[in-house]
Amino acid sequence: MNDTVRVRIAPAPSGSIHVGNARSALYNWLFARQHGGVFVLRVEDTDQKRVTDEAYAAVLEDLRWLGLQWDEGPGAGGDFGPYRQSERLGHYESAARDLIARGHAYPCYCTQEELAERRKLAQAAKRPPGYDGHCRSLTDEECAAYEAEGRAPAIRFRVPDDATVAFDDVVRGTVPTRTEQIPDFVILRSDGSPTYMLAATVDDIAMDITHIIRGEDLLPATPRQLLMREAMGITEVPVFGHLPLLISPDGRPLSKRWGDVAVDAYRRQGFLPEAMVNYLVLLGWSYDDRTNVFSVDELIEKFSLQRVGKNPATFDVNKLEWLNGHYIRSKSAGDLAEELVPFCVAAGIPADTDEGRATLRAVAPLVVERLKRLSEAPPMVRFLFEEVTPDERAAKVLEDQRDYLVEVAQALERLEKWTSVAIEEALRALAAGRGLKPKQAFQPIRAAVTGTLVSPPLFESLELLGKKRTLARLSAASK
RNA sequence: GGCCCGGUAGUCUAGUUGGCCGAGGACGCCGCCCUCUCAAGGCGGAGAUCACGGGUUCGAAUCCCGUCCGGGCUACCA
Repeated sequence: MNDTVRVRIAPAPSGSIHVGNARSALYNWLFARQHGGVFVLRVEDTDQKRVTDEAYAAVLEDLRWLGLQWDEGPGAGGDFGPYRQSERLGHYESAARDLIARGHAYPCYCTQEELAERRKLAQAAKRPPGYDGHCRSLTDEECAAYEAEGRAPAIRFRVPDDATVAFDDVVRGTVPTRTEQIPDFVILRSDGSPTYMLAATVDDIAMDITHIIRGEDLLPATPRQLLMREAMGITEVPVFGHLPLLISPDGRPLSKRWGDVAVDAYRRQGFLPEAMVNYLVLLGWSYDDRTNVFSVDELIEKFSLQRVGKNPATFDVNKLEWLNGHYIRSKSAGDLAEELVPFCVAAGIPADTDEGRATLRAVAPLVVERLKRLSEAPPMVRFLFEEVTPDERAAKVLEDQRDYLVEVAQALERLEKWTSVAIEEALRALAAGRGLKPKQAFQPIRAAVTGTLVSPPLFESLELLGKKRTLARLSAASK
């Protein structure tokens, strides 16, 4: 082990990543960047029957979108590859063989049915439900007999009796475990494939991982992996840090029953990666008693595992939305327009043209402070792209406004300069002449021109729409 | 059942060598200001018996014990 920090994120490629895994990835990435270390992406696809190319691509895409570029892994190269476990099967087999040879592992011929049956019995008798050591000391003859029956063995790790495994966790302190608590566990399935326990241990050693930062659900896996390292003769031990779990607003584990758990879903709803990163980092970590907004550079500088809390955090979209609004507002008109293109297209607005982009660039300053999610933009800008039909509330406001709208049209018709300033001047003068309050004067115009009662600022909107289209809509609404 | 972890306002949290905390910040919520709608912005407000019960102490969110609640693991899932 050298002194370069090497961390890894090891997702199972079962589709767009879970926000909890995204947070783990983020913490690892920040830690690596902060220490000038290496961030490794390792794909754990050993047992995934459902793994598909699309699901695999989705994982990579999510990480890229979040800006968590990996230094080693699929597509990035590295000296410790390959980085997909399905391509490393030989390593696990030989590691298992080696453990057997040295007496640290043994074949277990129990079928899953037998195991389940005995587990049920044990639980009924209030005994621990873990593996009972049935095949722990079979003779060669007994093994041969099972083989003759056609049974294929799984390989189990022989957990030492009467010992304590302890490690220092950066977030939880010292965690001791008695080996009685750890039943002999399977490291190689009967079909020859490795379990997570073996694969992760072998790869963390082979890839020279120095810090393992992962979810608290894997806390109990740590003493097992430590035991295996020891059995393999590895004396160096990585630093561990187990992060508190993320839960949903109902207090249950974060799951689809409650809402969106996949990064991809938030992306499609119009959340910016900057907001997602900022929000995720706050779920379980804080810098001080007042700072909430952090740029990525600030996070790289200020993040620390020591300040990660121990209590589970609820994923609450409110704060995510607030941060998203903040980051949207920080965008330039050009950048925001570009971000809005796909959302407009998805809403059926043909913004994916030079002209469309130009229009979006022009309205961007008008909508920028009104958005919490990019997906909220299409309804606000639609009137610039297509003819409008007043919605219910707008239609109501337009009742009995024919004469007024005709006057408005006449006033605007006379304008020589079609600027928001000139428009405002003319409309205010008209309102004053008629003794109308601003709201009374402008809402009917808004309704006629945008088809809705909520829109970007009126005068600027009219300027963008252009004189011709504005007059046409006023005329249409006064018929 | 066993082992381990957690419990500060609706939410994220500050607080960890006990006193500066009759508990600070942020989101959300309510009100006011600004105002052409909606936002943004500014100002102000409500909201926490620091899970509960004991104890130690001149003094506890912070230390000790117990209880309750929630969670993780206990798989040939990861």
